Amino acid sequence: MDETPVTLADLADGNLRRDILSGAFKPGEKLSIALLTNRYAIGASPLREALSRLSAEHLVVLEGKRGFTVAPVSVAELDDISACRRLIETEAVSQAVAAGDEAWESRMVAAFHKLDRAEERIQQDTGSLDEWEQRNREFHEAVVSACGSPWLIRLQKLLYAQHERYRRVSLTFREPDRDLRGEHRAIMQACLDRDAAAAARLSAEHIDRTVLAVHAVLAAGNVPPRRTRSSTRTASLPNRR
Amino acid sequence: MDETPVTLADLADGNLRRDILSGAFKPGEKLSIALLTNRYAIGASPLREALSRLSAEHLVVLEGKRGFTVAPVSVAELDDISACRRLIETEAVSQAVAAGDEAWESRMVAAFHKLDRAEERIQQDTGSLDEWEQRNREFHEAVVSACGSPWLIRLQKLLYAQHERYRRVSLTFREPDRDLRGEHRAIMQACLDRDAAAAARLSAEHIDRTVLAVHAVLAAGNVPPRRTRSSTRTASLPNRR
DNA sequence: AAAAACTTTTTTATCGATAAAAATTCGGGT
DNA sequence: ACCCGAATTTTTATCGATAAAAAAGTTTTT
Repeated sequence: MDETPVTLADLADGNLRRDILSGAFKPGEKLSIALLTNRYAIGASPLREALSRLSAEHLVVLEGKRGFTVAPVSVAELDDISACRRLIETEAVSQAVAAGDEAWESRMVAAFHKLDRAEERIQQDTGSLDEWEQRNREFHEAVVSACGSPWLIRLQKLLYAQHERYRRVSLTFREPDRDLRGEHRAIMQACLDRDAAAAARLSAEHIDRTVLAVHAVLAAGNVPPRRTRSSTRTASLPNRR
Repeated sequence: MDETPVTLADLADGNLRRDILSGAFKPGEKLSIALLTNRYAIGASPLREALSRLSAEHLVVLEGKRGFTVAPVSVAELDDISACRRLIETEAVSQAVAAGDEAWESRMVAAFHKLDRAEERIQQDTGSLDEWEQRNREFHEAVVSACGSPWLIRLQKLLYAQHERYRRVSLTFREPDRDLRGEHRAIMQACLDRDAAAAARLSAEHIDRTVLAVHAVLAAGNVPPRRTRSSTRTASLPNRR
């Protein structure tokens, strides 16, 4: 019934989003239209449109007559985003627990299962990180999906994306001493038990643990260069052609 | 020295934002590129870019190959937005009270004064509503400005804009039995007294009162006759196909 | 007269070209 | 050698044109 007309700008949006979140484009990096056009084989107009959307989501920044750049990262902003995500997501989880029906439960269980399998494969070094990231996102979206508030969901997605970027910028490896599977399972279980307080608390702790891990990596010297006026040397490798 | 290069897309953004928030463009109304180009005397490309940004903020919606429309309104979404704004703004106010310095206090006092004067003029029927709206926005932004969290501020702006649109769509007249000046003064006073709990509570109540008022208007029949701006189609009905 | 199929009109999405602005290079003067 | 400023290159922002899709209108068929 409902067609899905996909436009070139949508494609560009998807590509850019993926490459920014995955860290293929580094924070602060210049996003030159000319380069992007032959990287994606998409014209300048759709690209500009996609970049405009992303700039409203603060994944890229658009400066006056100076073009687009990937939004910079900083420890301070990591803390800021994390605090906001905690605020939004604990509220959303609580409401979801209160309002969720059976369909929600099964969505959650299904998403958890797929994520759990990906975790498994990662631990055996036979899985892709991209896949894990996608399923992790889907799990967290499933959990809050029953909160009944489109805006909470929208904000959750927004902040999750920002958070994911930080995670992937710094976490190319896995932390060995962390039981992610257990954390996810616990969140789901609290939801199934309809224990809103526990679900919210576990979610908050889950976020906090991630923040600590990323924090450690960021603080340990490997801080990407902060954007300053015109000092944006392309220290990264767009690696095209 | 930071220059401020203003681009045509920025101009279009500003114009569109103003006209959507003020209700000159009605919810659900089609935003045809051709019409907009000679309304603002701005080319199609900058317009498209501005509309893309606004669609990321959910002030306009972009459907597949069907063009842009002003985002629709509904009572359900009003409640949703209001709840989110309450969540964000109470948190931001609390943090601002905890972290605000003297400069913050004076920003707030100054903004309150300007708003209060506008209130005064409105009550005497010698003031413009646009001016009042701007100063109201500036006051609320001043209150949260010291919260120390750029993302909380960003979210506050986002939700405030949505809320403003609802207010202006339905509130062409003033509610006589409401002491807005007193409410604003009370919020500011609680902030100056460094009473975070009271400031948060008063802000929440402030939002809730607004919601009730808008709710009443929205529920009692549809959108009241706004200023004549080539009202093309039915504005408030969720029209499909 | 209603439905279906075709045609015309309108409008969107996109491209290619271009003017303007910023970054870069280059060259003389101190 | 170094700094300042003019000329050059690069890149951005924008326009005008165009192909394609949707909407509106028209005709034909039942």
